Amino acid sequence: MSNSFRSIGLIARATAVIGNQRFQPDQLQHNQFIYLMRVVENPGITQTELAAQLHVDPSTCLRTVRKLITSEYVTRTVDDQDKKRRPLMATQKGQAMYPALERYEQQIIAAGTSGLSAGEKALLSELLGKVANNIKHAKL
Amino acid sequence: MSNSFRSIGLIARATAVIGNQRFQPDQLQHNQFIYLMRVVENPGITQTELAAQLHVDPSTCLRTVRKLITSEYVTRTVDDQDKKRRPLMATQKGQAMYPALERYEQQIIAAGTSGLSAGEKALLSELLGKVANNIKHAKL
DNA sequence: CTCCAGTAGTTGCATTTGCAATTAAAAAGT
DNA sequence: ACTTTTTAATTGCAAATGCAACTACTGGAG
Repeated sequence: MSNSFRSIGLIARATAVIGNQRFQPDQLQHNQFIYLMRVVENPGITQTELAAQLHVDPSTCLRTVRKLITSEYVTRTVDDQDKKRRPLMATQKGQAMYPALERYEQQIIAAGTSGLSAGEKALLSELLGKVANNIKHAKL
Repeated sequence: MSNSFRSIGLIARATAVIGNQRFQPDQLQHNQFIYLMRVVENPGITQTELAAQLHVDPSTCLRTVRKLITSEYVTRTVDDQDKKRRPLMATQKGQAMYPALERYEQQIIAAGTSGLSAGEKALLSELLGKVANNIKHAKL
């Protein structure tokens, strides 16, 4: 039990390295692929929502999104009802990238859960979801 | 299932933020507390081993250790058999810090696994250990 | 209508990080 | 014994990150 969060830390760091290497030729570095996936899946998401979803600093999120915009994977739109908001949309290029991102994610999942039964995989997913929720709202 | 690694990423980032805030008054920032824990637990560990254990870049590890040395939590020793190696040891100050680090870890675990049964906690730990091992040795 | 508080987005600055290259020592090969 | 390769540690450089502060907009209160 005492090693769960250590495993989590290691897994996160290791998968980040793998993902960044994988997508570097596509000009997606430093976890940009993670952001792009979220924008494709959540059309119209704002930066504040994205930062909260990923639990990253808003300024980091802004700069990463800015890079995705520069690389033409993402565009900012205007919310006519609220000039403050800048909903993010994936471009055609961004959407075309998504299947490769999805495949990568599946590969990571397959490699990481190799040797686990289907029941264990489902249970792991469920328990991690609970932990994520707990940690997201933790009062310490 | 498809959300396991996303949960892992979020948990890792969120706990890092919490830990860094917690230990900032002790001059332990940017995950330094994680490194210190490992050095206390593994007297004589080398930087290369530490970097591998944590799956961080060797230069990042070196610089973080350097900071722990400056803060007098860690010292470098000499390996008389191999001049290349610089085994790391926790100082008295570092060892005195360890109980607080442990308590923090227990608090995070308690908060994160709140609502899980004892069996689920044990299972989560076991499964995450397997995933960590898989990912650490992944060939993609 | 004006003012204030809250929210979304953004910037400045110092520090950290990761990749690639380098240095030093040990191990392996000839 | 000497040379080459491997391993551990380290450095240089460019880019990313996080905290704190700031700007702009919206909604609510007076």
